[in-house]
Amino acid sequence: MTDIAEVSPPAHRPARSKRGEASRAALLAAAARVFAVSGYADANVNDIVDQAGMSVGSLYHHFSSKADIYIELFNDYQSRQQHRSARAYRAALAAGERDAARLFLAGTRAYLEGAWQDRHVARIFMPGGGPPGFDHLLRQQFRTWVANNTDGLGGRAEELGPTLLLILTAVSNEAGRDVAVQTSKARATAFIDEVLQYMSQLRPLPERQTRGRGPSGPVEIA
Amino acid sequence: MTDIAEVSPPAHRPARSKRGEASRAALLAAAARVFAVSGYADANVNDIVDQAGMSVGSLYHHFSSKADIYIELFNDYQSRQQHRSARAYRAALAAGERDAARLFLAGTRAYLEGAWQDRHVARIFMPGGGPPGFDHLLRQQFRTWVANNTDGLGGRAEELGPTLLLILTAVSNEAGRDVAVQTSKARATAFIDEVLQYMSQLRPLPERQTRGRGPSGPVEIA
DNA sequence: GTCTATAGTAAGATAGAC
DNA sequence: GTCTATCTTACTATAGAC
Repeated sequence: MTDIAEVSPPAHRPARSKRGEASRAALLAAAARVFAVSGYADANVNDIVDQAGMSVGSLYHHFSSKADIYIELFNDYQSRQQHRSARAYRAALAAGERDAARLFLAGTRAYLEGAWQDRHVARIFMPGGGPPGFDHLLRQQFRTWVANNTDGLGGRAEELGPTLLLILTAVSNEAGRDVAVQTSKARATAFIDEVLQYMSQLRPLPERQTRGRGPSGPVEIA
Repeated sequence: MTDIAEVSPPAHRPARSKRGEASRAALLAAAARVFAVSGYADANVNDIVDQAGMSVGSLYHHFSSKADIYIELFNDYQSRQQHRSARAYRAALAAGERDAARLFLAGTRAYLEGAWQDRHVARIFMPGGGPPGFDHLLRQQFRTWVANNTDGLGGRAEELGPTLLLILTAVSNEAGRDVAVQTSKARATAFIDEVLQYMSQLRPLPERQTRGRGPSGPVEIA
């Protein structure tokens, strides 16, 4: 079983021929379909190459392993999500929004709406659905996303404290998962609104408070 | 690849000999060690039987598949966790606590402290670490746990609303994961305290509120 | 009923011709 | 770049001793 750690890094995109590029794309598309119906573990490479109308050898010419294809699909998706969030964050900033908590929510909304738009591919990456070690990678990526989404240039995320960061990450991640399996855009939107309202209830704890209720007045996230 | 759906149900514990029981226990213990270091997918049955000082055939006499062993370990752990939570819930009730939110938190605290006590085995069940389909099972089990922990007899969980239930589930699950990898009991306890405080910030939304901030006054969870 | 030794099978990965 | 044939690994199943 190929492990995530053994999968080649982002790869500085070696020059590829037109035909090669087309084959590669066909394989990725076929893999996305197969992973979607079977899940990673039960998907087999023969199904993928059959659907792509190609051969195993060709697949292993373009990718180093089954896990590699999966990671490639994930990186594409994650990259789109990062861009969507960052764009929304900058748009809110340009519109005059300065409240850090609301900026965060703007980015999160874009993320969750993106999960709906890309729901067919997003469903593939649900936790437990990837190769060994993938969940850890997903977790790290998500942490990075939350950090970026906390401040356009990253850096103020630490002010949230690691525990709140963890919680926001967990909620965003789980919500993204659930968005992708909603049955209509209306439902997805309503769900997203609700989740964002809950997230807005979460405020950093005052320093060294070890007992008792949270603060009664609003405190900004960052 | 054996799928979760194909794994035998809880099994009404057929009578077993002393020797058989010992073998079974040795295999389970060995499996726990192997799963802990390799993860489910990378663990192989030969490592398990080697560590148990037994043979493959013996393993398949006691268990129907590699997945079956994993599920068995999980059921043991989950069962202990359920009992710990329920006990804490009842203890708080007996102590006169009537606030549903604080009863929930009492059960959750017991769950998280249990995750610390059983951390070596708990680490095995982190999402992504199980057989295909396991994550879905874990999710369902967790939902059941939250529901049970919301009311000793189950039933009032629905009042929280599905979205808050989802969020509390996600946070409990992720927190349990993180508790199990803390490096000292002090850190684990501090982390648990902090998580519970954040959870206590979450309150059900007023009906049909689709915009704006959450309620300013405290509203009980159930 | 329990265990050892061995064979079967499925699927990811590779070699080398074209 | 692509393909066919082959290899390897590891889960699973079974025959037969005790």
